Amino acid sequence: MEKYYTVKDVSERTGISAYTLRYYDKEGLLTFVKRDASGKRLFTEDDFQPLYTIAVLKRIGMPIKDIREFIELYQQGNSTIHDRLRLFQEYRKHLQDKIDELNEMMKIVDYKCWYFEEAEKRNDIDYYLKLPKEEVDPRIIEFNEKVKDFRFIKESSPEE
Amino acid sequence: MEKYYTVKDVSERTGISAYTLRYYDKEGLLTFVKRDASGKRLFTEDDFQPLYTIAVLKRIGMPIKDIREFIELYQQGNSTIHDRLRLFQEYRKHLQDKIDELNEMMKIVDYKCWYFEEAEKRNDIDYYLKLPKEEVDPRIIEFNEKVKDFRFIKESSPEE
DNA sequence: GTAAAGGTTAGAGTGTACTCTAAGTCAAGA
DNA sequence: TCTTGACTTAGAGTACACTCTAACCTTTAC
Repeated sequence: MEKYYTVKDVSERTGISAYTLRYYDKEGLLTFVKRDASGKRLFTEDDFQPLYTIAVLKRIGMPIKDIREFIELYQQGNSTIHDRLRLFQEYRKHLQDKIDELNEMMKIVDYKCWYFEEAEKRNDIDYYLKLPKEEVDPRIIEFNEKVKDFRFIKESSPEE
Repeated sequence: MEKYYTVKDVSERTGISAYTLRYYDKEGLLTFVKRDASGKRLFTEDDFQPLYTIAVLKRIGMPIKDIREFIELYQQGNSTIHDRLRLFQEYRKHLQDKIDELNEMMKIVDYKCWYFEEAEKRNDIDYYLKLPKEEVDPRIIEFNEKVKDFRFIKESSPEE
């Protein structure tokens, strides 16, 4: 006698709205969910595992169509272990790229914070323009060089 | 005699499409851009600085309405240095949260890769279920515990 | 003078991921 | 029996950030 969960139960436990769960089902992400005679969804304890995986994949920015692909492999069992491993390895790379990118952004934001602190002290946003070249902080010169080369910011796509 | 750049020039230099530049203008992000008598946009060398800032802010996931707010402060000059500093500090925090979150995701993906490697070796996705409890790797037990608690994955919003 | 190559605008269309509404089904309690 | 409430579906609506079209204007080259 297995315990079943309704859409609402699952929604409450996972924080994913009932609307969103049905939408995921419509999109082919919840093909593993059983139904009763009247068509009502019956989630089991085991279903939380793939739901958790969906949540993880969403969180790392994977689009629904890619998640569906993953779930299809999941449905096929042991024969697809290798493919699923490969998919996770691929997404590990995506994730690492994203982390690297955000760390790059952090450097810029850190610079901006520092620069605005300096500007605030002098109450002049362009204070460095009034300094002799030798007295301008090299960070400012370096950043202004970067601004000229937009490739610095545009090279990898924002979301993939 | 200042050198001017057209939308196309700016598009080529920045990698932002001409469509997108006009869209940004429509959304009030390019209020600093001059026009000639016939209404043609005239970008100057100085305009690349705020364009770069827009690119940075976009990259860290700032929505257009927040970027507009920032650009408005930029337009107002020295009097808004403090507000702009505060905005950057706020976004530094957002960015750090995002990096922390992705690092958490990375841990999960690392675990998944490891688990699928183990499963592949044994050609059985549920191999651990057939082991005596003492022989199951503690990482598996720990992860399965986490899966039960979706708060682990849902607590911070995915994009803000 | 006119054609081509750029610019301009308003506004429609796209893609993604929800988010909600409307209409209907079904089971349980008063 | 009837009402309540939770489920179902198809499909409409929303938000965001583009992306493109259509109609029109300007400048330059022949």
